[in-house]
Order: sequence, then C-alpha cells, then structure tokens
Amino acid sequence: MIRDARVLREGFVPREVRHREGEVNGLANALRPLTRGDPGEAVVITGPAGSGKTCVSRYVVDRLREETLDVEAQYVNCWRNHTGYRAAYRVLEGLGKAVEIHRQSTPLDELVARLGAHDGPPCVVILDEADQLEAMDLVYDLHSLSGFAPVLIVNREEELFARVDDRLRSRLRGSHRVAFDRYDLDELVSILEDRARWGLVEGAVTDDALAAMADAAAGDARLAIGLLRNAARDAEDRDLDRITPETVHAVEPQGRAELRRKNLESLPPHQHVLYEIVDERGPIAPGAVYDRYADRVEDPRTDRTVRTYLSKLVDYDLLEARGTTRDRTYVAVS
DNA sequence: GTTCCACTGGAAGACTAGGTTT
DNA sequence: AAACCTAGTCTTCCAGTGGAAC
Repeated sequence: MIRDARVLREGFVPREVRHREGEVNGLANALRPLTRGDPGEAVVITGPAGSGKTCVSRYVVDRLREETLDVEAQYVNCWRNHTGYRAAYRVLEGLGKAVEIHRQSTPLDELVARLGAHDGPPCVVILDEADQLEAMDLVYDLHSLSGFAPVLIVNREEELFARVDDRLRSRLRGSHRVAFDRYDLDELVSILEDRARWGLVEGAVTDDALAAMADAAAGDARLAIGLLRNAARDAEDRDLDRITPETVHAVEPQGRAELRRKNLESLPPHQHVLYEIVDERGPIAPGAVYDRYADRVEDPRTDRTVRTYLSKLVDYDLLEARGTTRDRTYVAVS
C-alpha cells in the first residue's frame, strides 16, 4: 500500500506548500535583503502546533538557496538542543566549522567567537521551538552578528518574550512577524490528498477516510499526516487494500496513547514520580506535591529543584498549572 | 484595608560528570 | 596518574506576587 514512505514522514518538505501563500511570501520578503548582501533581520514566526511553521520555513529557505548561491541555512531544533552550547555547536557543525571543537574543553565563548568569524555567505538560522532555548544570549549574539539572520519559531509570541531580557526584547520588537493559523477542514483534506497521492498506491484511501483524519486532527497538519501514516501501516499489517474511516478510528486513540507513553518514559525518575503524584492526586498544591514526593523517593531534591521540575513538566504539556501564587494547583493533562 | 505567607522564579555559587592536557 | 578544563545540574538565598485570613 505504501509506495513512498518519505512523504508521510515528519519533516518532509513538499515541492509546493498548500494554503500558505501569504506566509511564504511574508517570510521570503523578510529574508530578501539577505540575498542582496544587506544585513539580515530577525523574523519571529508564531502559530499553533501543526500549522505549517517549520515546513514553510524550510520551504522558503530551500527556494532562497535555489535562487541564489550566496545564502546558507541552518536548522536547529531547540527542543533537542536546548542549551546555548548545543545550539551554537549545531550551527557551527552545519557550517563545517566545528572541527577541533572538543565537547568538554572548548568554552561557549569560543563557539560564539567562531560564529562571529564566519566569513562565508550570510546564513539563515532557523531556531525551531525557540522558546525552549535556555540561553537566549545566543539569539542576541546571532542577531548582532552581521552574517546571520535568526528565524525564531514559537507557538505563542508571549512565551518567547517572557524569556528574553530587555535588550533582546527591544530588538525583537522591530523584527518581522509571520503569524500562522490552524488549517481548516478543507485545507487539511487537500494536504492529505497530496500526501496520499504521492505516498500511497492509487485508490488506497477513501474520501471519507481523509475527511475523518482531517476531522480528528483538529487543524493540526502534523497530527493529520501522522494519522495517515499510522492508518496506512495498520492497513498493511491487516492486509486491507484500502483505508476507510474505520481504519482511522482504530489507529487514532492508539497514536495518542503511544505519544503520551513515550513522553513519560523519557522523563528522568524524579520528574516521573512528580507526574505520578499529580496524576493520582491532582488538582494538588505544590507544597503537598513536595511532601508526597519527599516521602516517596530516597534522597529527594530540594523544593526549589522540584519547582523547576514542575515547570518543566508544564512546558512538556504533561501537567497544567492553575493559579499564579497561593492558589496554584497542578493537574495532569488528560 | 492590612497583614500574612505559600508560592514563584532569578541569581550566584557549589558540585558532578566527563572530557583534555601535562 | 594527576591536574585541569567546562557544561550542566542542583542548592542556597532571596525579592516579589497576590490570594487568603483577619
């Protein structure tokens, strides 16, 4: 049934992106000065999960590099490279300037200095999930260096601005903005049609099934394509010759549960205990969480560290924090 | 309205793991 | 082998916030 698995994978960038003409042009125009040798400006891209931010960024940068020889581009996933050091290393590595950097004996300053010494063509640096970056100094540095144009991808602008200091904030205020919105049902269906046409044998999926996927994905293209992928696999496993709405409904909850389980498994032990406590007892106040936590593990961390853990769990979308000060409680996200 | 205090989260520094240099 | 790095984690300290109790 599956003819070309690549087009169903996450991170696949199609030759043409659908329903995002305005956003494509907005980003392309913001980056245009770079191709004329003018200093690049920062771009802040906002929008909910699965609204095409990453895909459009990669697409625009790819087109830009086809148009002109004199542009480089590096993509950094800040979720996976959340420290300034790792993110800076990723960029240098991509530029082929990471030789002779020893992970433990080369200070971050040296990495930044090397970025500053970059004398090749100007470089667009896509910082995906930029709000996860711990050292925002790096954004400031990249923004200051004339050879780099940072593109910051975040869900919500406020989450980014909450994390940056005043000097960076004032710089970013003047930057270009490109805002993405959820796809509507018809848009998702046409995106899925494309992927089915490219990736599956002809007639492998019914229109009803595509509509069911689009409906279940609630505007999230990544989720929708994931459903298509899982449904195709499931159909292959069960020797079905076409994907129907029933196939979709069968894989939908399974995909969700799997994602959650993977998230929980990758959690360090102490954070896992905290999640369990909140899951069992929530809504629960932070003090009570700490007391139970201290009972349950040997060698508990301090309450300050636990607070950091809890806010990380909130970042991971595993917990939800309600209230701001004395009324704060945590609940597990269902 | 005032006071209290549980909670937040920034800052600085100690500590650890894991690497290099001598 | 020992001395010496650095990033990353955790602790210590603390000012600020704003519900809750009075």
